[in-house]
Amino acid sequence: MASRPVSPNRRGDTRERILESATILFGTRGFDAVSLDQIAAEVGVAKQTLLYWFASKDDLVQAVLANMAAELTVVVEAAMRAAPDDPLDRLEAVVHAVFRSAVRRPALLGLLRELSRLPSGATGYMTEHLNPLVARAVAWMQSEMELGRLRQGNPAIIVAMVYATVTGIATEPEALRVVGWQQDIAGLRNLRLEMTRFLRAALTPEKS
Amino acid sequence: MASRPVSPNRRGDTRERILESATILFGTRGFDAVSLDQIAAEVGVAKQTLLYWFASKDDLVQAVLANMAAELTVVVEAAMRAAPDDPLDRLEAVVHAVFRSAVRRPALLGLLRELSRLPSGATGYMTEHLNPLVARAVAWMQSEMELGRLRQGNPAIIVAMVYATVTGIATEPEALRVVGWQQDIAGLRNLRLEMTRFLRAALTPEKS
DNA sequence: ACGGTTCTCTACCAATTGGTAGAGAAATCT
DNA sequence: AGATTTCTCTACCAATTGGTAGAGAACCGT
Repeated sequence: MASRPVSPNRRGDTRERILESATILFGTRGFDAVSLDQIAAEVGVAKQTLLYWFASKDDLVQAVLANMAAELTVVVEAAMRAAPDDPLDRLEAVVHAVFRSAVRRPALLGLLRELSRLPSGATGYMTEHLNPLVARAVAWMQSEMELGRLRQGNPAIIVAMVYATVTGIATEPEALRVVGWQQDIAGLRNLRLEMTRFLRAALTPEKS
Repeated sequence: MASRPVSPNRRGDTRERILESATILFGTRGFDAVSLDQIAAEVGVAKQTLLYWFASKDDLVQAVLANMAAELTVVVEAAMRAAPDDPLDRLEAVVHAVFRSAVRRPALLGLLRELSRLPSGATGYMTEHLNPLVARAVAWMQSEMELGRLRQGNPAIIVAMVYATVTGIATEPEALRVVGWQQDIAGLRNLRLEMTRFLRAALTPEKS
């Protein structure tokens, strides 16, 4: 259609639009399934423009991942800071924040799951990026367990389990539709409440 | 290397070997990321042999999915039948069985997650295949909730949540490695125990 | 021994893949 | 105004994609 932009784009605008489209496409369909041509078409730009901003597809993938890691870190840390002291309330606040982000941009958590399909080199880079966040989460959970404010258990595995639950629910609307869930505002609210109760029950300390 | 089999394959053998390799490759890397050539090379056969047994790549994908659905159904139903009456014990037995299957063939649950990347036509076929299993799980959970033997909640969403937790943990060793988990026999056992405790805590009825 | 079926092969095809070469606008600097 | 940098384009490339055509082994019942 409008193969030629009426007015030239401002500085940096194109790069961000490419990143945004690539994030969505990669996150929903997977890295290998999305071609540069598709991304270029989506952005409304020639393929070479992509390759001007990112030296190769791998470069683009890396940039998208770094972007996602940064965004996720900001969301989690902001929610963590603003949350109340009680660990269950705090966890709920963080899950709520992540969940809201995921609803707004489903591709975010989808990208995270794509990591396991990447050649190990790239994952190494990413884990390095996300490690601080993860390490802090594990340490926090461990200390709360020691205080008896969370159910006892292996904090690392439990962090992974919470992650798996939230990510799985947020990235697999198919699975939810199979059980008859409706993807509307009421359904989303219901889902969030149910997930919160599920995690609360899973992590509430056992009465001794 | 051994480009020509020493002795001709017996009837049906090739087809199964193709299915097996395709299951593993599709499940671990995704449908779009795996080419027919790769599968053929893995099986040790020419590409046309694949296309003799399966009319097209889509056909192969469908066959792999149907195979997986059948296998999963057998595992779940066998575990369900052999399990004790108490719902938490029963859930543990099913999760245990699925988990063991998933450890043996990580691609199984990976395939399930791949469904969300498929054009909606194929997913429709699959949900139809898996629907009986899912519907029974939801109905069972609902009746147990009404008996007060499971924590109250939306049974459909909770089934999805249990699924998300188990699938996420089983298909994302990366996530576990990030939190410092070791993938050995002791680690696996630990993981299974921790997951069981997590789900038990999440589903135990609240003392009223 | 023979004709047909089953099974796998080599050889090829058009379309798509990630990527290169290089030209031409627009904006910015001097 | 002229030069340079920034940005996007068209045109092309070798490699890989899913898929077709058709030949040739091995087995079958007769």
